[in-house]
Amino acid sequence: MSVSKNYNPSEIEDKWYRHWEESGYFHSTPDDRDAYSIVIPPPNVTGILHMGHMLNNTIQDILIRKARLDGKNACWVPGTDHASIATEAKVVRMLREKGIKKSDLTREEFLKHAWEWTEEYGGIILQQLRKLGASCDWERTAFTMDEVRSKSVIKVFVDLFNKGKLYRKKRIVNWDPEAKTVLSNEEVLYHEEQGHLYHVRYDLADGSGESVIIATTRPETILGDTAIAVHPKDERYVSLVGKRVIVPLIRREVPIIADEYVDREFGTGALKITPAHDPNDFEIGQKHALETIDIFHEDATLNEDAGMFVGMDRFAARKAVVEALEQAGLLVKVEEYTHSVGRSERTNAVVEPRLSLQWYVDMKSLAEPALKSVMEEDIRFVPPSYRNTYRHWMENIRDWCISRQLWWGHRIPAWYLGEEVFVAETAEEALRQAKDKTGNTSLTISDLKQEEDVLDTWFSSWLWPISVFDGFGADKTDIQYYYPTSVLVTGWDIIFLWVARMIMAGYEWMGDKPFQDVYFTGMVRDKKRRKMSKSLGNSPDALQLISDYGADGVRFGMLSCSPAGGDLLFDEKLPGQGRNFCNKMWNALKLIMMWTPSQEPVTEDVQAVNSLAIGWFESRKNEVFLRVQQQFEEYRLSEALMDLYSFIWNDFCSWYLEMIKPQYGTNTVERTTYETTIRFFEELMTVLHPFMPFVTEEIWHKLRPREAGDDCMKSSYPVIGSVDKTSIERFEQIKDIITKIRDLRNKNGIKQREPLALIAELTPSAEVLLMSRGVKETLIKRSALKEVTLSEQVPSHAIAFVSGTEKFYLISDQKIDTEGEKKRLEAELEYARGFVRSIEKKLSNERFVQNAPAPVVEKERKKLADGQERVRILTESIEQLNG
RNA sequence: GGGUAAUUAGCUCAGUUGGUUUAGAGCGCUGCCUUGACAGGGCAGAGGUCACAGGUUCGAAUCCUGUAUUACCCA
Repeated sequence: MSVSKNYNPSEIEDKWYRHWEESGYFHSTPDDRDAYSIVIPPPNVTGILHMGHMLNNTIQDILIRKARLDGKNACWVPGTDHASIATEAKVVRMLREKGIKKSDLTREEFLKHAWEWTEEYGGIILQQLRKLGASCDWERTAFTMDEVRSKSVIKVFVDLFNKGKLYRKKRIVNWDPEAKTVLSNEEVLYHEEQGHLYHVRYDLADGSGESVIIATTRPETILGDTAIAVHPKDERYVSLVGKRVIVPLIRREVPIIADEYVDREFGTGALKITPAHDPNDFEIGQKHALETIDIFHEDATLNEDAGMFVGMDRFAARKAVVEALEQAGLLVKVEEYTHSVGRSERTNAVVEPRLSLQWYVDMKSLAEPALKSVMEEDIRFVPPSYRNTYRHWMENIRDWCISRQLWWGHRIPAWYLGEEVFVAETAEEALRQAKDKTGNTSLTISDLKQEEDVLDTWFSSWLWPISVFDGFGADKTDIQYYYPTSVLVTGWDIIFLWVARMIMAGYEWMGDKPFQDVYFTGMVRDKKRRKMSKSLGNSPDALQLISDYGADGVRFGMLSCSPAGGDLLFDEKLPGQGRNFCNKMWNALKLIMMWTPSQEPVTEDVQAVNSLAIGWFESRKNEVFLRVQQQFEEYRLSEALMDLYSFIWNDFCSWYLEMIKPQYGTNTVERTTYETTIRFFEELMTVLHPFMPFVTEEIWHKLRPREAGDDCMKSSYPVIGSVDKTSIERFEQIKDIITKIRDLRNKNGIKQREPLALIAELTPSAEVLLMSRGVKETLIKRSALKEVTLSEQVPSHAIAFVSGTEKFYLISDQKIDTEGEKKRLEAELEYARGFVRSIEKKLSNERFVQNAPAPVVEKERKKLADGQERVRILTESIEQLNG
């Protein structure tokens, strides 16, 4: 078998993905194993893969692959979201480019275009997820507007209506004048923007010549003013309350009212009231029975009720009004002013508060069990700090406006007959209700008028964990097996939009939580901490990254520094590190593949080193695997990956393989050692597989001949054996000695390969160490030593050093830099003395000795003894150096 | 205005019910190493009074209070 010089992901990744998919490894059907299920946060159907998706889906894939290796029946359901407003906005834009206006199309014609568009671009993102290695059960791919999901939505709407949890009401809503639809609070993004604060004079109607000056950022809404409000305790204005002023330009007479809501500090302390165009003004208007004058069309151009500038856009009207005020001499002053402006998440249009009739869900009763389950940790949030955020929102929950004035979405199943509304799954059923209600049996469907509005996208998403398993259908096999799902992986930014609502839906219709755990991912940002965005151009092309660094490299990069809930500062160095890691493992594979296992007996020296290496590595491996296991339980995935990275790179490649590597010029390795090494490598590949599925599968197959179906992806997670602490500690000391010898060679200008002799001061503990099987031989092999001996004699012409509490001498023919050595030893001595002092201080404190637990005191005593021993050795060495 | 979290090495972050020899990792940095699996590499090294001020404790990066700064969420 020939092996390329470097690891080459592009050839390998497609091959294995195809193999896995064709072998049906991704598909799951209920059986007698434990289920482990995840539902994907459905990306927008017309979306393309970006960095956030890669992070999010890598994490899901890691969890699902790990569950598979653990022997669970793992099922990851993929799908897409119809993304009502986002998709409709895209389709409108696309049609406009073709010269077609939405307003010229019928609902049916528009939907035909939208479906065509969806079929053309829909699902691209699902193909891109395959490139990342996502092991989704593609046979279960769902879409929020396919038949099963649509039926679920309709059923739920009808059910809510029948339970009395739906209502229609006229309120001030967030209006997107570009998409011409209502938006939920969560779909409005607020940013500080530079604007102006206009001070405008309102003259009193009594002709007294008195006036009130108000400050406003939106002078165009003056045309809809129906009052002026001041604080009841504001002495400046108290005498004016009850009088009337003349609204500028349109010269309408309106009252001056008093209300505690008014902030005396803001502007002039007097507030103009426009009930139709501000939520607070609306409240005040209700309270004081003010007239409500809506001055805008649905696209935010002025209507006839404005009285002037009719047909003009609101921003043009603002200019026109300001000019007119100035000419009329009513504009007192204009200030620069920074204030918070809400824009539509999808169209970026400035949101207009608007009075309109919409459908709402009464959330109070839904929220109750959903809040409880999270607070009682029946659903576990990772990280847990999001529980507080969640609680705050749930305790102050507001009713959910679910109607949207769009066409792309689930049309609300409500039919009107005059003032009566009938909610039913079908028009026929609505008709039957209408007949019952009216007693008029001659009614036909054409007498009923179906609601024009569609439902908020999230009204289908909140059912996702239920609807993907057809939980509202007749066949309950899947839902009973896979529900509740094991974990939800999603960004914290949609905790209210989506997570909270799924929990509510879960309890309402399944009587149970939708998922056991919620893992919140952070945002992917650039290294300057800016959000990745198209407009900033700081977001790398996801697919380009995969082709540059390999999917494994990118996955490593996404995971290596992204704790749950924490932001990931993306830098191209990260996938580069992942790619290098693949290459490192690839080269380890190459090394092993050069070897031939040998039956011939090997020398005792070689055997001793091998045996030490295997014993240590076995224990160390168990230690690391155990920790990785715990890290999975706590969702500390970055840490698990980094531990494996360092274990494979340092322990396996730098120490283990270097120890058992045959001497230069030979390539035979004792058979048992060879086979054990293959087994070690195999286990490493299985444990690393969830993180880096492709490279591990490739190496798995190169390690030994495999029968069909013997794939890394389908292998079993290794059984974790016992950890021999002594073996690990002893090896740590060996490493310390070897490292110190290398350092001393560096410092004294002695070549790393020049053979030297090592003498250890004869003490009982040194004897135990050096007489242990393989220790001497390992030191000789890894430090290029001639020999290692124990002696009571202090050699002349030697470099002394301490490891633990043992004293060593390195014998060199070369001249020793005495001054340099002295400095080094003195620095070390000073450190050791400082150390001893700090422990002495602790132990001389009687209260410590009395109060601290015995093992802690014992440990301190040992530390002190060791430290004192080191001080002794170092002092002695310096004296020897002084001759 | 209300809330939540954060502040540890040049950068990004770990640090698990307070005790792991005087705090760890990755990247970056410095020096040495190149026909031997790997320069996408090897070996070694430097670098931190854990934001600040108090307190609790035998003992604090870890717990408490306050201050400062930052980020995010809600209004």
